Amino acid sequence: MGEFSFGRKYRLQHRKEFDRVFASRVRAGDDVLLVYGAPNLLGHPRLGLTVSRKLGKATFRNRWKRLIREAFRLNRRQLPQELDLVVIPRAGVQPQLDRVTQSLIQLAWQVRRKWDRRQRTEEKHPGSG
RNA sequence: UGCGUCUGCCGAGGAAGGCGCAUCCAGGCUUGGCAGCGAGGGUCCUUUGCAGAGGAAAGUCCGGGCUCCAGAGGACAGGGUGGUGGGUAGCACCCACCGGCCGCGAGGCUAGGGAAAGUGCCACAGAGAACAGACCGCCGAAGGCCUCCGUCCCCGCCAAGGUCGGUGGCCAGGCAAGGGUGAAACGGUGAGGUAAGAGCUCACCAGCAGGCUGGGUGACCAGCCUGGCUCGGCAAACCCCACCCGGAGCAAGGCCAAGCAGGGAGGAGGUGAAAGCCGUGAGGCUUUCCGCGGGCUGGUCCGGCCCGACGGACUCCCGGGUAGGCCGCUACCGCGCCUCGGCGCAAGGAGGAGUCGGGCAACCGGCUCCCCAGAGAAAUGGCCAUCCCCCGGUCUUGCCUGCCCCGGGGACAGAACCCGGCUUAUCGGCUCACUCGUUUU
RNA sequence: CGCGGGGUGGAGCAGCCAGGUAGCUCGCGAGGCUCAUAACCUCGAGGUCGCGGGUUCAAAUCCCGCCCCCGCAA
Repeated sequence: MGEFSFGRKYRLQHRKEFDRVFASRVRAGDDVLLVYGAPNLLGHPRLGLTVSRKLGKATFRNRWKRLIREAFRLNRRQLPQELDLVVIPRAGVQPQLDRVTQSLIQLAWQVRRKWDRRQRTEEKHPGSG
């Protein structure tokens, strides 16, 4: 039953969790979304949202959040596991579910690959971390 | 039938299904590691049943509740409101009425007290702008000068001079009716009057002030009499008058857990009174009162409170810790029962629905029924499939209507302590009353 | 969520409280000076005073309502 669920364990809820993801400086973006990411040890991804007031009024911002959550919920199995994501929508774009889904999956995997490369270079040069 | 004015109201696409969110309750698991505690939190599974955004939730423009500021008291300052009467917990809101302005009209707008308490301002233009003024203009009677004519005096006649009368010009001077300026120029019409004129005088009208009568709770309205003839506008300028207002705000405020480290600077004294104790004594000490001084009271003062010599009330500066949770928070509370955690009853509120009564209305009162989001990186959205509603297109045809099919659309907008209003944004529909015009009968 | 401050030529500001003329510096354009450029001198253009109402004869200014920008904190 839990394949499409979106309980609290799949969300970032505290400032410390957000700060950890932003502090890693690992991100990927296209013209729809900007995604920050950092690996976790939980065995599943987690989602956090940052929607600026510059995007629009409250109803418009809520629509963005709901669509991004829906894209995350319906495609959780296709995302990299063990990754915390913070998703920021771009200004001036009309939110659409298929575009958000496509961007989210692509950008999450880009973040995942950047972390893999960083891990390999740290294994080759263990003193530079 | 067209152009308009206006009253009241409804919905916020609907129905049902799935995924998912999410509130309450019960149980299990867990809390970076180790041992213990667990304010509380997180998560999972199952079950139960019930709720789950708005008319503006918005802007934060007013008014309250609630909480804290020392128990919030008086005066001043400051701020707000501004026709009258009513409604209300209260308001800058609502209703009714009055006055003014606009509109042919139905109607609309209206911060609408006081300018004969005081101060100030009224640019430019214009002659003159506040108890004003004389540019053009009108007059120039009485007064002065000049020109010309007539008359009379002097005289034989003329001239000159003088007297009286007249024509014309200039001046002193008079006037404010007309022109022109301006947003605004000390009333309008007519007659008398005069050198020309003028409320200078009179009649009527308009306006002002005072008084009386009648109507209305009142703002005010109607009528009559008297007066002086005139006395501008701006108080959303200061101000005066009447009424109202202490300040901050749920990030208020209370509590729990965890954690830390403090340091520096400034900072006020009388020997006045009483009592007690010590001392042979000069005197010393303690308490209380008085006086003085310092400080706090989030504008000031009074009032109130705290403190006053090796210890300090209070103020300022530097530095350190926390950024978690609970209550407030939405039905607690009260009463009863009991296994002390719940259950039942009842209550609650400027609450909603219905109904009856009062009132022109806003609104009020009685009765019956209902219990209505409580999240906390923030929930109702989104997606999938079906039907109905709205708009456009297409298909047989010149037009209309209906069906099928295709396409598109359903606005403004998201609770964050809670109410009452206002303002602003915005989709669709229903409805009451009425004006002006056109056509027909 | 609550509370403050501001919007004036291209840029940064004055003027607003006590209403009648929108001003200053830099920049821009033309001319002069110079062999030339800069500097300097002279002249000039450029402003719906955020928007809409109201008060007033008259509003950047006073009053009301909206829009936008910036700041503060338990």
